[in-house]
Amino acid sequence: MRLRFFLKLIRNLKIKTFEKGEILIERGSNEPNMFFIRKGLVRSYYFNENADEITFQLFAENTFFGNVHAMMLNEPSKFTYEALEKTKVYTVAFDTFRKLMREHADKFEVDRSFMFKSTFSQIYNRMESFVIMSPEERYEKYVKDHPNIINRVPDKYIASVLGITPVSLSRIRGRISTKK
Amino acid sequence: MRLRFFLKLIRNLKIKTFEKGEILIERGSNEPNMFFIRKGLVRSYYFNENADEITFQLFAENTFFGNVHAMMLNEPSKFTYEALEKTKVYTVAFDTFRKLMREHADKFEVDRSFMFKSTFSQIYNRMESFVIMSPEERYEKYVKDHPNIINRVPDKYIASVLGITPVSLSRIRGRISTKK
DNA sequence: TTCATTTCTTATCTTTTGTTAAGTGCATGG
DNA sequence: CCATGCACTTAACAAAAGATAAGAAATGAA
Repeated sequence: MRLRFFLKLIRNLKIKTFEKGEILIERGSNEPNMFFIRKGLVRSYYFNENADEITFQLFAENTFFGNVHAMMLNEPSKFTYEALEKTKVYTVAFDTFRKLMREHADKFEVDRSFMFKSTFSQIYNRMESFVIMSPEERYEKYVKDHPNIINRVPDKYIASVLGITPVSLSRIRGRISTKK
Repeated sequence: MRLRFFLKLIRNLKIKTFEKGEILIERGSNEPNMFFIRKGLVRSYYFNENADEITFQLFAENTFFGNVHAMMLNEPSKFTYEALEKTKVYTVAFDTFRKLMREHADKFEVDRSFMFKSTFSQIYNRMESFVIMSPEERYEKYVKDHPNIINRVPDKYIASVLGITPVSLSRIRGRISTKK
Protein backbone atom coordinates (compact mmCIF):
# COMPACT_ATOMS: atom_id res chain seq x y z
CA MET A 1 0.00 0.00 0.00
CA ARG A 2 1.32 3.33 -1.00
CA LEU A 3 -0.73 5.49 1.26
CA ARG A 4 1.55 5.02 4.24
CA PHE A 5 4.50 5.96 2.09
CA PHE A 6 2.90 9.16 0.95
CA LEU A 7 1.75 10.06 4.43
CA LYS A 8 5.26 9.67 5.74
CA LEU A 9 6.60 11.60 2.80
CA ILE A 10 4.23 14.47 3.42
CA ARG A 11 5.21 14.56 7.06
CA ASN A 12 8.80 15.11 5.96
CA LEU A 13 8.12 17.82 3.41
CA LYS A 14 9.04 21.40 4.08
CA ILE A 15 7.67 24.41 2.31
CA LYS A 16 10.05 27.14 1.27
CA THR A 17 9.65 30.33 -0.68
CA PHE A 18 12.37 32.02 -2.67
CA GLU A 19 12.18 35.57 -3.96
CA LYS A 20 13.06 36.41 -7.53
CA GLY A 21 16.82 36.26 -7.90
CA GLU A 22 17.40 34.14 -4.81
CA ILE A 23 19.61 31.07 -5.07
CA LEU A 24 18.13 27.66 -4.29
CA ILE A 25 21.33 25.69 -4.77
CA GLU A 26 24.78 27.23 -4.85
CA ARG A 27 27.40 26.09 -7.28
CA GLY A 28 29.82 23.74 -5.51
CA SER A 29 27.35 22.72 -2.84
CA ASN A 30 26.26 19.23 -1.94
CA GLU A 31 22.76 20.46 -1.24
CA PRO A 32 20.92 17.26 -0.37
CA ASN A 33 17.34 18.34 -0.95
CA MET A 34 14.90 17.47 -3.66
CA PHE A 35 12.58 20.25 -4.78
CA PHE A 36 9.07 20.14 -6.09
CA ILE A 37 7.96 23.42 -7.60
CA ARG A 38 4.52 24.42 -6.47
CA LYS A 39 4.67 27.85 -8.06
CA GLY A 40 7.41 29.73 -9.82
CA LEU A 41 10.34 29.22 -12.14
CA VAL A 42 13.90 28.05 -11.58
CA ARG A 43 16.94 28.15 -13.79
CA SER A 44 20.13 26.09 -13.53
CA TYR A 45 23.22 27.63 -15.07
CA TYR A 46 26.97 27.82 -14.98
CA PHE A 47 29.85 29.58 -16.68
CA ASN A 48 31.98 27.74 -19.20
CA GLU A 49 35.72 28.25 -19.62
CA ASN A 50 35.12 31.38 -21.77
CA ALA A 51 33.02 32.83 -18.96
CA ASP A 52 29.91 32.54 -21.08
CA GLU A 53 26.88 31.91 -18.98
CA ILE A 54 25.22 28.66 -20.03
CA THR A 55 21.64 28.05 -18.98
CA PHE A 56 21.26 24.33 -18.64
CA GLN A 57 17.67 23.81 -17.66
CA LEU A 58 14.48 25.64 -16.74
CA PHE A 59 11.99 24.22 -14.27
CA ALA A 60 8.39 25.36 -13.88
CA GLU A 61 5.37 24.31 -11.85
CA ASN A 62 4.75 20.70 -10.88
CA THR A 63 8.20 19.44 -11.69
CA PHE A 64 10.82 17.86 -9.50
CA PHE A 65 14.40 18.83 -9.60
CA GLY A 66 17.42 18.52 -7.40
CA ASN A 67 21.12 18.92 -7.29
CA VAL A 68 21.71 16.57 -10.15
CA HIS A 69 25.43 16.29 -9.55
CA ALA A 70 25.05 15.41 -5.90
CA MET A 71 22.10 13.09 -6.33
CA MET A 72 23.09 11.27 -9.46
CA LEU A 73 26.84 11.56 -9.64
CA ASN A 74 28.06 12.10 -6.07
CA GLU A 75 29.78 15.33 -7.00
CA PRO A 76 29.32 18.90 -5.80
CA SER A 77 26.95 20.88 -7.94
CA LYS A 78 28.33 22.29 -11.14
CA PHE A 79 25.29 24.52 -11.49
CA THR A 80 23.73 27.40 -9.67
CA TYR A 81 19.97 27.09 -9.31
CA GLU A 82 18.26 30.46 -9.17
CA ALA A 83 14.65 31.55 -8.89
CA LEU A 84 13.58 33.58 -11.92
CA GLU A 85 10.28 34.42 -10.22
CA LYS A 86 9.05 34.25 -6.69
CA THR A 87 9.05 30.51 -6.22
CA LYS A 88 7.33 28.26 -3.74
CA VAL A 89 8.70 24.76 -3.36
CA TYR A 90 8.31 21.65 -1.31
CA THR A 91 11.62 20.19 -0.27
CA VAL A 92 12.66 16.92 1.24
CA ALA A 93 16.12 15.57 1.90
CA PHE A 94 17.03 13.12 -0.78
CA ASP A 95 18.26 10.63 1.83
CA THR A 96 14.97 10.81 3.68
CA PHE A 97 13.19 10.15 0.46
CA ARG A 98 15.41 7.23 -0.33
CA LYS A 99 15.03 5.82 3.16
CA LEU A 100 11.27 5.97 2.87
CA MET A 101 11.43 4.30 -0.49
CA ARG A 102 13.63 1.58 0.90
CA GLU A 103 11.33 0.92 3.84
CA HIS A 104 8.51 0.48 1.40
CA ALA A 105 10.57 -1.20 -1.26
CA ASP A 106 8.65 -4.49 -1.45
CA LYS A 107 5.27 -2.93 -1.93
CA PHE A 108 6.76 -0.35 -4.14
CA GLU A 109 9.20 -1.97 -6.41
CA VAL A 110 8.17 -0.40 -9.68
CA ASP A 111 8.43 3.17 -8.56
CA ARG A 112 11.34 2.70 -6.27
CA SER A 113 13.67 4.78 -8.30
CA PHE A 114 11.22 7.04 -9.99
CA MET A 115 13.34 10.08 -9.24
CA PHE A 116 16.18 8.52 -11.15
CA LYS A 117 13.85 7.52 -13.88
CA SER A 118 12.21 10.85 -14.34
CA THR A 119 15.51 12.70 -14.30
CA PHE A 120 17.02 10.18 -16.62
CA SER A 121 14.09 10.33 -18.95
CA GLN A 122 14.34 14.10 -19.23
CA ILE A 123 18.03 14.06 -20.00
CA TYR A 124 17.66 11.15 -22.33
CA ASN A 125 14.93 12.71 -24.45
CA ARG A 126 16.78 15.95 -24.59
CA MET A 127 19.94 14.28 -25.73
CA GLU A 128 18.02 12.40 -28.36
CA SER A 129 16.62 15.68 -29.62
CA PHE A 130 20.17 16.90 -30.23
CA VAL A 131 21.10 13.79 -32.13
CA ILE A 132 18.14 13.70 -34.46
CA MET A 133 16.70 17.21 -34.72
CA SER A 134 17.74 20.55 -36.19
CA PRO A 135 17.77 23.62 -33.93
CA GLU A 136 14.49 24.71 -35.47
CA GLU A 137 12.81 21.38 -34.73
CA ARG A 138 14.31 21.43 -31.26
CA TYR A 139 12.80 24.81 -30.61
CA GLU A 140 9.37 23.70 -31.79
CA LYS A 141 9.57 20.65 -29.57
CA TYR A 142 10.61 22.77 -26.64
CA VAL A 143 7.68 25.12 -27.15
CA LYS A 144 5.33 22.18 -27.37
CA ASP A 145 6.73 20.46 -24.30
CA HIS A 146 7.08 23.60 -22.18
CA PRO A 147 4.32 26.01 -23.14
CA ASN A 148 4.34 27.33 -19.59
CA ILE A 149 7.97 28.43 -19.79
CA ILE A 150 8.40 30.12 -23.16
CA ASN A 151 6.79 33.44 -22.40
CA ARG A 152 8.11 33.79 -18.90
CA VAL A 153 11.86 33.88 -19.53
CA PRO A 154 14.19 35.87 -21.78
CA ASP A 155 14.85 34.17 -25.09
CA LYS A 156 18.54 34.00 -24.38
CA TYR A 157 17.88 31.38 -21.74
CA ILE A 158 15.86 29.31 -24.17
CA ALA A 159 18.57 29.73 -26.79
CA SER A 160 21.16 28.50 -24.35
CA VAL A 161 19.08 25.47 -23.43
CA LEU A 162 18.74 24.66 -27.12
CA GLY A 163 22.46 25.06 -27.67
CA ILE A 164 22.21 28.02 -30.07
CA THR A 165 22.73 31.79 -29.96
CA PRO A 166 19.96 34.27 -29.18
CA VAL A 167 20.34 35.76 -32.64
CA SER A 168 19.81 32.42 -34.24
CA LEU A 169 16.78 31.77 -32.09
CA SER A 170 15.30 35.08 -33.15
CA ARG A 171 15.74 34.11 -36.78
CA ILE A 172 14.18 30.73 -36.18
CA ARG A 173 11.18 32.42 -34.65
CA GLY A 174 10.98 34.68 -37.68
CA ARG A 175 11.11 31.75 -40.08
CA ILE A 176 8.45 29.85 -38.21
CA SER A 177 6.04 32.76 -38.04
CA THR A 178 6.35 33.64 -41.73
CA LYS A 179 5.80 29.95 -42.53
CA LYS A 180 2.39 30.10 -40.87
CA MET B 1 31.84 -6.66 2.87
CA ARG B 2 31.65 -6.67 -0.83
CA LEU B 3 33.37 -9.94 -1.50
CA ARG B 4 30.24 -12.00 -0.90
CA PHE B 5 28.34 -9.76 -3.28
CA PHE B 6 30.87 -10.20 -6.01
CA LEU B 7 31.09 -13.93 -5.49
CA LYS B 8 27.35 -14.24 -5.83
CA LEU B 9 27.39 -11.97 -8.83
CA ILE B 10 30.05 -14.04 -10.54
CA ARG B 11 28.06 -17.19 -9.87
CA ASN B 12 25.18 -15.61 -11.77
CA LEU B 13 27.16 -14.39 -14.74
CA LYS B 14 26.90 -16.10 -18.08
CA ILE B 15 29.36 -15.82 -20.89
CA LYS B 16 28.03 -15.38 -24.38
CA THR B 17 29.67 -14.83 -27.72
CA PHE B 18 28.08 -13.07 -30.64
CA GLU B 19 29.39 -13.21 -34.17
CA LYS B 20 29.81 -10.08 -36.25
CA GLY B 21 26.37 -8.93 -37.36
CA GLU B 22 24.47 -10.85 -34.69
CA ILE B 23 21.82 -9.07 -32.66
CA LEU B 24 22.24 -8.83 -28.90
CA ILE B 25 18.98 -7.03 -28.21
CA GLU B 26 16.12 -6.82 -30.65
CA ARG B 27 14.14 -3.66 -31.15
CA GLY B 28 10.87 -3.92 -29.22
CA SER B 29 12.16 -6.48 -26.78
CA ASN B 30 12.18 -6.26 -23.02
CA GLU B 31 15.50 -8.06 -22.88
CA PRO B 32 16.26 -8.11 -19.19
CA ASN B 33 20.00 -8.69 -19.25
CA MET B 34 22.87 -6.40 -18.51
CA PHE B 35 25.97 -6.85 -20.65
CA PHE B 36 29.59 -6.33 -19.87
CA ILE B 37 31.78 -6.37 -22.95
CA ARG B 38 34.86 -8.46 -22.50
CA LYS B 39 35.94 -8.22 -26.12
CA GLY B 40 34.30 -6.72 -29.16
CA LEU B 41 32.14 -3.85 -30.25
CA VAL B 42 28.40 -3.20 -30.09
CA ARG B 43 26.24 -0.60 -31.77
CA SER B 44 22.75 0.55 -30.79
CA TYR B 45 20.66 2.04 -33.57
CA TYR B 46 17.16 2.65 -34.84
CA PHE B 47 15.35 4.15 -37.80
CA ASN B 48 13.73 7.54 -37.53
CA GLU B 49 10.48 8.50 -39.22
CA ASN B 50 12.32 9.19 -42.50
CA ALA B 51 13.76 5.69 -42.35
CA ASP B 52 17.23 7.10 -41.79
CA GLU B 53 19.31 4.79 -39.70
CA ILE B 54 20.46 6.57 -36.55
CA THR B 55 23.36 5.12 -34.62
CA PHE B 56 22.83 6.08 -31.05
CA GLN B 57 25.77 4.63 -29.20
CA LEU B 58 28.85 2.48 -29.61
CA PHE B 59 30.17 0.26 -26.85
CA ALA B 60 33.63 -1.26 -26.69
CA GLU B 61 35.61 -3.33 -24.23
CA ASN B 62 35.15 -3.04 -20.48
CA THR B 63 31.89 -1.16 -20.61
CA PHE B 64 28.47 -2.04 -19.33
CA PHE B 65 25.36 -1.58 -21.31
CA GLY B 66 21.84 -2.85 -21.32
CA ASN B 67 18.44 -2.34 -22.76
CA VAL B 68 18.26 1.24 -21.66
CA HIS B 69 14.54 1.56 -22.34
CA ALA B 70 13.63 -1.53 -20.35
CA MET B 71 16.00 -0.87 -17.49
CA MET B 72 15.60 2.83 -17.08
CA LEU B 73 12.23 3.65 -18.49
CA ASN B 74 10.18 0.44 -18.31
CA GLU B 75 9.53 0.48 -22.03
CA PRO B 76 10.38 -2.00 -24.78
CA SER B 77 13.65 -1.26 -26.48
CA LYS B 78 13.60 1.41 -29.12
CA PHE B 79 17.01 0.32 -30.31
CA THR B 80 18.54 -2.70 -31.92
CA TYR B 81 21.88 -3.68 -30.41
CA GLU B 82 24.14 -5.38 -32.90
CA ALA B 83 27.66 -6.76 -32.70
CA LEU B 84 30.00 -4.97 -35.11
CA GLU B 85 32.74 -7.47 -34.39
CA LYS B 86 32.83 -10.89 -32.83
CA THR B 87 31.89 -9.95 -29.30
CA LYS B 88 32.28 -11.77 -26.02
CA VAL B 89 30.12 -10.54 -23.16
CA TYR B 90 29.22 -11.39 -19.62
CA THR B 91 25.52 -11.15 -18.99
CA VAL B 92 23.39 -11.14 -15.90
CA ALA B 93 19.68 -10.53 -15.55
CA PHE B 94 19.09 -7.01 -14.38
CA ASP B 95 16.64 -8.27 -11.76
CA THR B 96 19.18 -10.69 -10.38
CA PHE B 97 21.66 -7.90 -10.17
CA ARG B 98 19.19 -5.65 -8.42
CA LYS B 99 18.22 -8.43 -6.04
CA LEU B 100 21.82 -9.01 -5.12
CA MET B 101 22.31 -5.31 -4.62
CA ARG B 102 19.27 -5.13 -2.44
CA GLU B 103 20.39 -8.04 -0.28
CA HIS B 104 23.64 -6.24 0.28
CA ALA B 105 22.19 -2.80 0.37
CA ASP B 106 23.31 -1.83 3.89
CA LYS B 107 26.92 -2.69 3.35
CA PHE B 108 26.76 -1.32 -0.06
CA GLU B 109 24.84 1.89 -0.02
CA VAL B 110 27.09 4.04 -2.12
CA ASP B 111 27.27 1.77 -5.10
CA ARG B 112 23.77 0.49 -4.91
CA SER B 113 22.67 2.16 -8.07
CA PHE B 114 25.94 2.35 -9.86
CA MET B 115 24.38 1.02 -13.02
CA PHE B 116 21.97 3.91 -13.03
CA LYS B 117 24.76 6.27 -12.25
CA SER B 118 27.12 5.13 -14.91
CA THR B 119 24.41 5.13 -17.55
CA PHE B 120 23.18 8.48 -16.39
CA SER B 121 26.63 9.94 -16.33
CA GLN B 122 27.25 8.89 -19.91
CA ILE B 123 24.03 10.36 -21.20
CA TYR B 124 24.46 13.45 -19.15
CA ASN B 125 27.95 14.26 -20.34
CA ARG B 126 26.96 13.60 -23.88
CA MET B 127 23.99 15.91 -23.63
CA GLU B 128 26.19 18.56 -22.14
CA SER B 129 28.54 18.24 -25.07
CA PHE B 130 25.67 19.09 -27.40
CA VAL B 131 24.72 22.16 -25.41
CA ILE B 132 28.14 23.68 -25.13
CA MET B 133 30.27 22.35 -27.97
CA SER B 134 30.43 22.70 -31.74
CA PRO B 135 30.37 19.54 -33.85
CA GLU B 136 34.11 19.89 -34.31
CA GLU B 137 34.77 20.09 -30.59
CA ARG B 138 32.37 17.22 -30.06
CA TYR B 139 34.31 15.08 -32.47
CA GLU B 140 37.60 15.87 -30.81
CA LYS B 141 36.15 14.99 -27.44
CA TYR B 142 34.77 11.75 -28.79
CA VAL B 143 38.13 10.78 -30.20
CA LYS B 144 39.78 11.57 -26.89
CA ASP B 145 37.18 9.69 -24.84
CA HIS B 146 36.91 6.70 -27.15
CA PRO B 147 40.29 6.12 -28.79
CA ASN B 148 39.51 2.42 -28.93
CA ILE B 149 36.42 2.94 -31.09
CA ILE B 150 37.36 5.47 -33.76
CA ASN B 151 39.35 3.25 -36.06
CA ARG B 152 37.17 0.19 -35.71
CA VAL B 153 33.89 1.50 -37.10
CA PRO B 154 32.79 3.30 -40.28
CA ASP B 155 32.79 7.05 -39.95
CA LYS B 156 29.12 7.22 -40.70
CA TYR B 157 28.40 5.65 -37.32
CA ILE B 158 30.55 8.21 -35.56
CA ALA B 159 28.87 11.00 -37.52
CA SER B 160 25.49 9.74 -36.46
CA VAL B 161 26.50 9.57 -32.82
CA LEU B 162 27.73 13.16 -33.08
CA GLY B 163 24.49 14.27 -34.72
CA ILE B 164 26.06 15.34 -38.03
CA THR B 165 26.34 13.95 -41.56
CA PRO B 166 29.23 11.79 -42.77
CA VAL B 167 30.19 14.50 -45.26
CA SER B 168 30.43 17.06 -42.51
CA LEU B 169 32.52 14.72 -40.40
CA SER B 170 34.88 14.21 -43.28
CA ARG B 171 35.29 17.97 -43.62
CA ILE B 172 35.88 18.32 -39.90
CA ARG B 173 38.61 15.70 -40.09
CA GLY B 174 40.13 17.60 -42.98
CA ARG B 175 40.10 20.87 -41.08
CA ILE B 176 41.64 19.32 -38.02
CA SER B 177 44.44 17.61 -39.91
CA THR B 178 45.42 20.73 -41.88
CA LYS B 179 45.39 22.67 -38.64
CA LYS B 180 48.12 20.42 -37.27
C1' DT C 1 6.60 59.67 -16.52
C1' DT C 2 11.20 59.57 -17.84
C1' DC C 3 15.62 57.62 -18.28
C1' DA C 4 18.57 53.74 -18.44
C1' DT C 5 19.13 49.05 -19.11
C1' DT C 6 17.99 44.89 -21.07
C1' DT C 7 15.96 42.25 -24.65
C1' DC C 8 14.77 41.38 -29.22
C1' DT C 9 15.13 42.06 -34.05
C1' DT C 10 17.49 43.05 -38.26
C1' DA C 11 21.44 43.48 -41.19
C1' DT C 12 26.00 42.16 -42.92
C1' DC C 13 29.58 39.09 -43.40
C1' DT C 14 32.00 34.75 -42.48
C1' DT C 15 31.93 30.02 -41.35
C1' DT C 16 29.80 25.75 -41.16
C1' DT C 17 26.47 22.35 -42.30
C1' DG C 18 23.21 19.80 -45.35
C1' DT C 19 22.39 17.89 -49.80
C1' DT C 20 23.55 15.81 -53.95
C1' DA C 21 26.69 13.93 -56.91
C1' DA C 22 30.98 12.42 -58.71
C1' DG C 23 35.37 10.34 -58.14
C1' DT C 24 38.90 7.52 -55.58
C1' DG C 25 40.49 3.85 -52.85
C1' DC C 26 39.78 -0.56 -50.54
C1' DA C 27 37.97 -4.86 -49.47
C1' DT C 28 35.30 -9.09 -50.45
C1' DG C 29 33.61 -12.60 -53.05
C1' DG C 30 33.15 -14.87 -57.21
C1' DC D 1 42.09 -11.58 -61.22
C1' DC D 2 38.30 -8.73 -61.94
C1' DA D 3 33.99 -6.84 -60.48
C1' DT D 4 30.95 -5.09 -57.32
C1' DG D 5 29.89 -2.66 -53.37
C1' DC D 6 31.04 0.19 -49.61
C1' DA D 7 33.50 3.92 -47.35
C1' DC D 8 35.63 8.16 -47.70
C1' DT D 9 36.75 12.47 -49.92
C1' DT D 10 35.89 16.41 -52.66
C1' DA D 11 33.15 19.75 -55.09
C1' DA D 12 29.29 22.92 -55.80
C1' DC D 13 25.37 25.11 -54.20
C1' DA D 14 21.73 26.29 -50.89
C1' DA D 15 20.45 26.93 -46.20
C1' DA D 16 21.50 27.88 -41.65
C1' DA D 17 24.38 29.38 -37.81
C1' DG D 18 27.96 32.33 -35.49
C1' DA D 19 29.77 36.95 -34.68
C1' DT D 20 29.31 41.73 -34.50
C1' DA D 21 26.87 45.84 -34.62
C1' DA D 22 23.01 48.95 -34.82
C1' DG D 23 18.43 50.12 -33.97
C1' DA D 24 13.69 49.21 -32.00
C1' DA D 25 10.97 47.57 -28.31
C1' DA D 26 10.15 46.35 -23.73
C1' DT D 27 11.23 46.51 -18.92
C1' DG D 28 12.41 48.42 -14.60
C1' DA D 29 13.90 51.84 -11.48
C1' DA D 30 14.00 56.50 -9.96
